[in-house]
Amino acid sequence: MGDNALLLRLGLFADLDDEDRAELTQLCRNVRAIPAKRDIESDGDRPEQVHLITQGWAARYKLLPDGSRQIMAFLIPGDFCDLHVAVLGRMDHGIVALTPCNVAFIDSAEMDALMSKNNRLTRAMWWGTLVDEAVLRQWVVNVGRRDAYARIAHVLCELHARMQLVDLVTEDQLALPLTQDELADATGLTPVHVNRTLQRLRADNLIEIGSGRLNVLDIGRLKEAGGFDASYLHIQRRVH
Amino acid sequence: MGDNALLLRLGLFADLDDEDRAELTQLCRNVRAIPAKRDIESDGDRPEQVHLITQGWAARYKLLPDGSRQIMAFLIPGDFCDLHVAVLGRMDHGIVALTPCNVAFIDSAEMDALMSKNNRLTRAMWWGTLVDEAVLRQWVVNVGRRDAYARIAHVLCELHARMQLVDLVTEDQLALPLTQDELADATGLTPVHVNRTLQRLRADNLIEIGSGRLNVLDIGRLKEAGGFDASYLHIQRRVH
DNA sequence: CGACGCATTGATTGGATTCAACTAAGGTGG
DNA sequence: CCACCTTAGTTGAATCCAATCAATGCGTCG
Repeated sequence: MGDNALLLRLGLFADLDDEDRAELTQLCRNVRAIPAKRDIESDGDRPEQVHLITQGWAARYKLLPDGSRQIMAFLIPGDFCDLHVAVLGRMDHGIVALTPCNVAFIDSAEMDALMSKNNRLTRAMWWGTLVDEAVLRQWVVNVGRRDAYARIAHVLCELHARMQLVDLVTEDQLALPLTQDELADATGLTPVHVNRTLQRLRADNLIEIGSGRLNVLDIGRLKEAGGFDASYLHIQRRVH
Repeated sequence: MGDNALLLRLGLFADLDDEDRAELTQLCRNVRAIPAKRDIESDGDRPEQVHLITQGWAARYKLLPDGSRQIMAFLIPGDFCDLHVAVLGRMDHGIVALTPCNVAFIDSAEMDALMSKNNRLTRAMWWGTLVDEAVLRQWVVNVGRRDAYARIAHVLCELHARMQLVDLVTEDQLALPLTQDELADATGLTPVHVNRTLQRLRADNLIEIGSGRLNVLDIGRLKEAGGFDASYLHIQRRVH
């Protein structure tokens, strides 16, 4: 597996040649293991390096004064944590490992050098962050206008689709190492209500979920329940 | 006023020289008037041009199957509608003029040319879209974890801060041409509840609001009420 | 003047939260 | 190997914030 996920993901947008692949592989040579529950980056940090998830799950989050937490994105293999930080300078949110993770540490200078010499990869990486932004817009819709049932269905559809893109779904089954607390923080609900809502989704034979796995029994009806339309993920190939 | 707003906004991030300013002014020479309630871009469009608000207010929005609407961003003078569309190809949401607007239409080719020859402006424009993304993350927090009172206070703080950046605030007063319906669609509430909540904000002497204007009576307490911290707007100058 | 958009108010309903207890599973150490 | 502890998941009852339904006020514009 390793950094394949990045190649898979960027390959969805651009036709990468062997040289591109070699450069990306070279870029990700410095990988560190991060234990679960550890911050990969904390709110306010001024990181000197760009971080990329190569294995495991992480989450962007923000803590509120009252102690509650809002998760704003789930990060899976192939996702950058902070491609933007070279421009913005400081993190305005935290990123925490939800499972033990492998994270590639990439020197900003090396990233800058790559970006100024390889236009195709630059565009492909910007495509990635622009898709992240599109996902974020969907999350606003999700927490703003959908009820608990549709909200959870939508998140599960998104994760199913994104995991599929990096080849981590087999027969509509995937590893889903999220606790109900984490799902609650992502959907703006309470853990108790997430629990009851998951039970309804199970009772309606849309999913099997538990012990770190998700089995989507009827992806069509799950999408319908969540009002999910994958087009916002922009997965058509555009650069050749 | 004209396209000053763009110069003001990008000038917050980068020290622009006269040539930069001239190029931006040249870029925005083609301005069209858009009447209120008209889509500037519709969901699914494949625009050939980049659009920039030079006057008036607009909103990014998404319609749901049940007819409800979620607004995901307010656009004010100096904001790009779709800097990303050259990469993503198609709009995954709509943009509607909330007031009569002046919109600069910029040929994608011209934008590409500028971006490949002027690094400082390129970084400044990416900074703009990355800040938009940071704002979006705050909106997820807003609708996900804040109650109606804090939610509306936060949105008003954001608009106050952003309008200040483009010099459209005088003594904590600004034009705020939003209906309560539009505020409701932005905050994930109902118009009725927005109305009652605005009355509480008025009764607490935090704001005066009505007839298209907002007067912030106590910005400190309003920020406190909304849990607002402006650092996510990344307004420190970084490029020289 | 009548019609329309927008703001306001009241009464009622309901989805989700809160608080609390309890079960199940997994890991650790004596 | 079992006692103990922790973490995650489940269930129930009461409460509450916001939604819903409905009506009214009010200013503006054709």
